[in-house]
Formats: sequence, C-alpha cells, structure tokens
Amino acid sequence: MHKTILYYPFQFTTMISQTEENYLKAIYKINEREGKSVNTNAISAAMNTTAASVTDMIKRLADKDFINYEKYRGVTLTTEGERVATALVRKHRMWEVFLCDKLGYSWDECHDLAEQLEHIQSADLIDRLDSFLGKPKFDPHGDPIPDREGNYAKRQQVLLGEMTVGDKGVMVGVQEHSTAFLQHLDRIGLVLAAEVDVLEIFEFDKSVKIKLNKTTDLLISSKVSENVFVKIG
Amino acid sequence: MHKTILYYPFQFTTMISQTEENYLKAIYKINEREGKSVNTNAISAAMNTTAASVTDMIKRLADKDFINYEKYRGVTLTTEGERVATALVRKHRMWEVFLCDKLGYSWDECHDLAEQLEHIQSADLIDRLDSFLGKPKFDPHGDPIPDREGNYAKRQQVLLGEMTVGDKGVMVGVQEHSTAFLQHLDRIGLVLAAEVDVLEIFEFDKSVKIKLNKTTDLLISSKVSENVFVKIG
DNA sequence: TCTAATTTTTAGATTAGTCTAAAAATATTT
DNA sequence: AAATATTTTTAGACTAATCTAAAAATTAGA
Repeated sequence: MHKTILYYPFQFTTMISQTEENYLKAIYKINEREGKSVNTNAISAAMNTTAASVTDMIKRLADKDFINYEKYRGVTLTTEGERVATALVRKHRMWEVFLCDKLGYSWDECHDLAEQLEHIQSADLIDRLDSFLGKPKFDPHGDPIPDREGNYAKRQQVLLGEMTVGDKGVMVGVQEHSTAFLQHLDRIGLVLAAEVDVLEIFEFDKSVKIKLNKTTDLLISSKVSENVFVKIG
Repeated sequence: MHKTILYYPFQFTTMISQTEENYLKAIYKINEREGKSVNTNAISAAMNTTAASVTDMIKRLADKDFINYEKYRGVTLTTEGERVATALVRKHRMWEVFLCDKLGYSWDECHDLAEQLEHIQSADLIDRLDSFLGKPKFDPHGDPIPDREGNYAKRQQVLLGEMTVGDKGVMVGVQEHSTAFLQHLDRIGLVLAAEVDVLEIFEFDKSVKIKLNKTTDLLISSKVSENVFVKIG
C-alpha cells in the first residue's frame, strides 16, 4: 500500500492528498469565476494536466463525495468539497500575509511559497497565525480571507475595465495573480491603495486613461484593466 | 509521467521528493547516534517501513548520489546527501523556534508541525525566518540550529545518566523528542534551563537522585536520565 | 437533421513508493 | 566447520497520479 500517511501526520475526517486538494481548489476557483458546473477541459487547463488525468481524478473525488459528477456534464463541489477548498484559500491567504508582513516578501513573491504552505495540515496553526497577524481580513493582493467556517465577504469591487468616465476609486485587488502581472503593476505604479480616476476610455482597443494618485496620467491596457479591482467611492 | 513538479515549484540542482528527504534525514540521525554505516533494518525501523522498501529506496538514493551503498554493507551519506539532511535539520529547528516563540506552541507540540514545515522548498524563506526570529542558535529542545552551510556546534553537553555524584549543571536539551517523553519532563519539572545537582546514583536500577532548581529532591529513572542533556558548570 | 468539430471518456502504460513472501548473503552459535 | 539465526535482497504485486492514443458522446454548423 502506498504510504500516504507520511505526509499526513494527523487524523482527518476524510483522508485527502495534496493533489486532490489542488484539484478541489481549481474547481472552486473556476466555479467562482464562471459561476456554473465546471468542465473537464477547464480543469485540465488550470491544473496543467491532460483531460484524461482529470477524468481519472474527478471519478476519485466523486467517490469520496467531494464533488457531484455526471459523465460528460462537468462537476460541482459538494458542501464538503467547498469546505476543503475554502479552508485552502484561508490558509493560502493567511500565509501570504505572514510572508509579506513579517518576512518582507513583496506581493509578487509570496504566491508560490503560499502554494506550498497552504498544504500544511493543521487548522489550529492557521488560527494561531490569524491571531499572531492581528486577524487580517485581506491578503496582500486585496483578496478577502475566509474565516474558520469558510465565510467571507465576496468582493463588491468592480474591475477597472468596467468603470465609466468620471468614476473615482481605490485599487483594492487583482483577479490575475501571476508574478509577471504583479511585477508589471508594480512597475507602472498601480499598486494596492492607489487612487484611480477614470479620465477617458478608448473604444478602439478598450484602453483606459486614468489619473493615478491625483498626480500622474496613465494609459492602461485592457489586459491590465480587466484584471484590477477598484473600490468605487 | 508522474507529475512530481506539483510539489516542487522551484528549480533544484537535484530533484528530490519529500520521501527521499525523509530517508536521508533518518540516515543522518542514525549515523549521528551510532557513528557508523547505517544498515537496512535500522532505517526501516526509523521510517516505519519494511526492509524491502528500504532496499528499493537506497538503490534510488545511491543512483542519485545522495548515499554510498554497498550491497549487504549498509549506507553512508555523500557530501550532497549530508547537505540535504542538515538543510532539513536547519529548517525543522527554525520552524520549531517560530512555532514556540511566535505562535505559543509548547515544546512537545511543535515537533509534528515542524515535520511538515521542514519540507517547504525555499532556502531564502528559512534565512528570512532566521532574521525574523533573531538568529536563534538553538531550538526549543536545546538542539543547535545549523547555519546555511550546515555547520553547527555538536553538543558538548553530557547525558544526565553520565554525570557523577557532586556534578552540577543546567538542563539544555533532550535526545528523545517524542511527545510522551516531553510531556513527562514537563510534569516532573525537568525542563529547559532547570538547575540539576546530582545527589546520589543507585547502581541497582541506574536511577539518579537530583536536587532540582536548588529546591526539590527528585528521583530520575534511567530511561529519563539517558535522554536528557545537561551542561556542566 | 445530418455531418463535422469538439469535448470527454476509456484503454493501456509508466513511475514512485509501498507491500508480502521467498531466496540469498552474512553473522552467530554450538 | 557446520548448523542456525538474522539481515538483506529479489520477485512480483498494488495504488495514486500521470501519460498517449483511440473511442464515444455531445455540441455546433451547414
């Protein structure tokens, strides 16, 4: 028998591997974005595996009652699957706060490390980390941190690309978390808490001219504006 | 192909799995304790696997040049194998300091969590943690923390069981790290930094009578005295 | 609605890490 | 030195997670 126990020193209601956790997280994120039953190809794209591997895995996850699965019809998370996924999100974001606030990592550096740390098995550890960090409500990218029960305010912010001329707001988060994107935002100065005034929208290429922090005029490409969240007000 | 890469988001000189790391650590620890080439059965006992599994694994580790292996003759670590093992020890002990100093875990609780955390792949993370924790030289059990190069002062302390009547010293560490043992030490009050004066040694069962912190007389069983380090002076 | 394109599943392999049972080598005892 | 005991290795099998190639089901288009 494969000795999975080595990686899981504690007792769980349902045994679950790191890979299974990652699949559940991927399904959760895709569903959050698209809002419907998640199909095989979307998962294989997110997980960087083949469709065949995904089919194998979703059968296993369905057997363990983490997802509802109907052949050729895609999958949805069960209550238990959603619990696992939000617990992972909680852990990931909590560790990101630790890495940035305490160890001085920048927002583009902390993601990959948090991908590893989120698999440490101990809810208690995360609760203690929570207290140690001063019960943060958001991670360094502006993403809300779920509480122990998995509840968290869904973002009410709008994408920069959805704002109209005259709207004013504050940069509060990103939709895309790639290192390349975050480093680009850093370089152009569009970082967390930056003030954004929409001056002009160019229909031709959907680019947006904004005033940044009441000082600099900046032309934002659609690729950027569609991945940056702004809180209007 | 099995997608090991999921757990190893960074690039390494030599790719190594968590299981392989654990075997190297076990070999390192056994060799540290026994001081000679490490045999199959000792490893299978430490890893809680069968001798057959160990044979499989040491072949793989020898192929990757982490160990020197001669059939039926046991194994020793290569320079690279030792580097991996001491890096693990460094990570383990650093995380233990974090868990105890920052998150309030007790010395018997932090070990199991550190067993998980030590596999997080990032030397830089540990260096930052080192600074954040104030460059600690010892972990909460009194074990020395290796530096980046893997160097650390071997313990000059003696085992309580090796002291003679009249010796005085301070409790500085343990040889055995089990939760049960640490909790027992807590209960009898023989904790880190406790003052120990050896009053009497009973040859019959090798038990030792000590004065604890200049106040309480305490009878220590051989099982305890052979696993507690004391710094004489 | 029939055909073509796309998506998903199945079939069959591979690797890491494990096992049990049996064989081989080494060590110990008489 | 032979017999016995112990240790180690080999042989063969299993599971999780992956793959490629082919088949089946669904969806889209003419």
